[in-house]
Amino acid sequence: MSQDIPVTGYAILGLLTFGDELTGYEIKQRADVTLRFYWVSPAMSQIYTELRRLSDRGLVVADVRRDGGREDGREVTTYAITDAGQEALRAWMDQTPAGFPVLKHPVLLRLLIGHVTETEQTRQMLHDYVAELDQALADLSAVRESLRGADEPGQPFRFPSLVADWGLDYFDAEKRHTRLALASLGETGPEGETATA
Amino acid sequence: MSQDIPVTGYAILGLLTFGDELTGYEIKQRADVTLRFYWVSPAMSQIYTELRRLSDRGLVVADVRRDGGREDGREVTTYAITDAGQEALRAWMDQTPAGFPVLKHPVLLRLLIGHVTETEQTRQMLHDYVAELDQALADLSAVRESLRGADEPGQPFRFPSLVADWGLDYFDAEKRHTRLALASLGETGPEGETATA
DNA sequence: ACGTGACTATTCCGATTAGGAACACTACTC
DNA sequence: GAGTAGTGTTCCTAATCGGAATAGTCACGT
Repeated sequence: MSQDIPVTGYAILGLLTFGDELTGYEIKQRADVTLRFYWVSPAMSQIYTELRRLSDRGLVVADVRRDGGREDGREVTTYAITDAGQEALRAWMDQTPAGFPVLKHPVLLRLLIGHVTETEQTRQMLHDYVAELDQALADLSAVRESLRGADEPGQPFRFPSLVADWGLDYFDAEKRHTRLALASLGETGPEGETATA
Repeated sequence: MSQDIPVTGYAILGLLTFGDELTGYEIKQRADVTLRFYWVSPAMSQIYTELRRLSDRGLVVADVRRDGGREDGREVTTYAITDAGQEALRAWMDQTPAGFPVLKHPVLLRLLIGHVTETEQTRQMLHDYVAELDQALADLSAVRESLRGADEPGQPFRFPSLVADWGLDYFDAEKRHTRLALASLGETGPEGETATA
């Protein structure tokens, strides 16, 4: 009866296990810097929908207060995980299979049908992808660095650090795959460019 | 005005560039063995929805005939890409950015919040994931093998082969990442197991 | 011939999810 | 004290999922 919570609901519950009470808005922000790399950045509407559901089931408590403590401020609602929420999350982890990752990879999709356009166009796409990967690597590296100092066994960011390292490796692997594909396409490089590291 | 076609629509269009006329059902089957690895396996309902849209825009032609050629058989509709469809696909490839991949990775999501359960539970999950990766590798290898003989430059399956090789590398990389995580979790392995290759 | 079950083919429907727009208040700047 | 950047929440529409429902075909044994 409590098993009809979507994965995104558990993801939000999980974000709340790292300590603080958060507003929906703050949850969205945290999701945007962490969850987005290996899950989704849920839409605002979805976060508030989930929070209502979780609240209805007693897995989180909503704390409504007035902004700045003043009587006339607007209402701000923060959410915290409850004991029941901890248990539900644990039960989900222990008793339901994780499931296989789903990848929506537009670069690979386009590479698949590379025969409908010029090879040069495909090469360009792959080069662009490498640039985006570099950006993602930079963003994720920043996250990884911010976890330093609390990433040892027993410390709060041990698991997030493992995940970040995994993600960094993943992006590196993607860069390799992209280079291999470029090589296979007889990469000559855009005009005058020399091979990059 | 023709730019409001979802990516899945172009994916279907792309499947139709490999030659034959296909029924919606056959498209679903092909998607299940190829697209699923790096895009989605669209629901049947979605495939038929897209085919209607593509047909309305003249990007595919529907060919209705009676099963087995007999007058009394059921109606079967096959679809083929049109010249306009080829052009639309090409325009999409050349003029719209591919976009960054989206990964829905339940294993990483759970690893992130590994602190809510026992480490042994997390290890188990990672072992299960390796087993699923092996299965995926086997499936994709079979696809890859089926492309042999037509995977040289200029041949029809050159690009699908590139994509399959990329996918195989990706799954290998995932296995490595999983092993690294296991090692970091102080992997002792399930009772009596020895390290695998 | 007659069921039975597996496969092919299509449609339909309810429930999620995506993705923003809209709204409203706060806080800082010029 | 007007403007604009940021915070916090709600609402709406379209897209998507996922499978049930429907239905004909085929191969099989009886």
